[in-house]
Amino acid sequence: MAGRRHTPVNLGCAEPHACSPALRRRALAGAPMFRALDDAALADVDARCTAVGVAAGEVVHRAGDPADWLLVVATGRVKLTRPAVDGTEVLVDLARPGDVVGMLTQLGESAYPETATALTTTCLLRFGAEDFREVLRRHPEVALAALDATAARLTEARAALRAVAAGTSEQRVAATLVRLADRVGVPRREGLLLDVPLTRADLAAMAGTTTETVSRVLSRWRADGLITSGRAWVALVDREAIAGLAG
Amino acid sequence: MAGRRHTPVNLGCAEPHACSPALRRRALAGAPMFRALDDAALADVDARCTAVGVAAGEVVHRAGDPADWLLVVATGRVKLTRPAVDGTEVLVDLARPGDVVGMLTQLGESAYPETATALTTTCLLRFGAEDFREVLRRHPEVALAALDATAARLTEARAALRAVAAGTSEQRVAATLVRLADRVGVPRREGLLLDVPLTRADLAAMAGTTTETVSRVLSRWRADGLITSGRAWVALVDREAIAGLAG
DNA sequence: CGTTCGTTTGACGGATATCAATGATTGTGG
DNA sequence: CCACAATCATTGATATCCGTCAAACGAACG
Repeated sequence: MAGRRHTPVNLGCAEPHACSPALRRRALAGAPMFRALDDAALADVDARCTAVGVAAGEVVHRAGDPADWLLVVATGRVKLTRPAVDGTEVLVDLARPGDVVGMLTQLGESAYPETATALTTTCLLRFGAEDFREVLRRHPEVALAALDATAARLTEARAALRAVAAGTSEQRVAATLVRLADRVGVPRREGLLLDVPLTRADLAAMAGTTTETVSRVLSRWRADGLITSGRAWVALVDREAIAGLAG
Repeated sequence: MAGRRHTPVNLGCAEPHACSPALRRRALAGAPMFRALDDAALADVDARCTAVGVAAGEVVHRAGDPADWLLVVATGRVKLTRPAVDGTEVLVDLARPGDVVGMLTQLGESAYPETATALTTTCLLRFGAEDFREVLRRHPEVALAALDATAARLTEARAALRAVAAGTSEQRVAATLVRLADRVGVPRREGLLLDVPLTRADLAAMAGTTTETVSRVLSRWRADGLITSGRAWVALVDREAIAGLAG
């Protein structure tokens, strides 16, 4: 339909590499959690983490693995999934730069509850369990910011819960797209682009429906001019209309 | 069926009343968030909150109300719901003693995202926005514990998300009951009792289905001896079987 | 004892999951 | 640069789960 050759979604550079020290500092300074820190404190935090580069599609850790590390996304996108009954994976959250991946609870004792997979070329800052606790202890502002961030994601998760639990499949897909747009949407020629390479199957897993149903709904909306879409990307042309369909 | 006259669920005392000072202190000391505090610190926290009694069925606050207060459940059960498209309310979480209700994020600036309703006679400890921030600042251990608690609830919310997004309605109901049992289940003669007065409509709202479907599923399981149930209560006789149905 | 609220059961139709096949896009190896 | 394979998307046909409407029943409460 759109004779576009490449996905408009930003996939990052071709090959993964460890983030440069400069990028690390920029990522730290930019993360909401560490925003309140001055240069000296940032250096202290910086010294306690290591940077890890991950290629698109690569698994960071699997549900059930011992939760040895806490990760902060520096660049890229990471999806968090949980294995469902039939072996399929349900997408329960999406992490952007600044977001925390991995456990904050009883770090080091238990297992990761979710599988984390890089959707794009991604750089992660990795903290050991005790190192991160030490950061929280030495820099109470970070603990407050982390609490705010976690509470915000809890609120988002509940919003997702509401969206998935109610209405027709069309309404659920609509709600899912709007939530994604609010989180990772960037304005582009083709509309409000969801800057994440999500397949129809991923969207279906988020909306609690099937690949085919998602495809049908998107086809209808595309025909009506509400969206544009392609292989592993969607852009909202008329966000308000979609939001209206969601409720 | 069960010739029982009263619900086995603990509904609390008949009429609401402000918690006694002794109860307040016990509630504070028992809450995971404040467990690390010594007596002096507890007294400091105690001085910053007021106790509020709420009757069963009464609304604590509605979604959209200005989020002026943060509440900690001392005794009782509170359900958090979000209004859905058609006016129905979707149950997104259940708060037990020690749990936080209300916003931790940008406290005082924005509106409550959920409606909080007491399911039983409930006592809440109410903090003003700035008072609670001050507690977090003066007692960093509380901030760490609050972070842990919030992260744990985030994990639970994601588990709920996975459960609601996948499988048949029977599987979703099964998963919902098991999650509830893990959270508020108490062993009784009639089985592992869900110690919360939830109607079929509440369960349906959690499982993403309808009252009638929940009723049908429960009837079948009751006939098979997997559960016992009555007006606004359910007990799992064979938890493992139900868990097996969920996956 | 009547009213209200919650639950149960039935019948029915439509939304949607499932099965199946084709078409489009991307990346790979010749 | 082209052809191939692999992955993803689309579309159709069909069966069925389950949401909707409707009615009756039981429990709790004043």
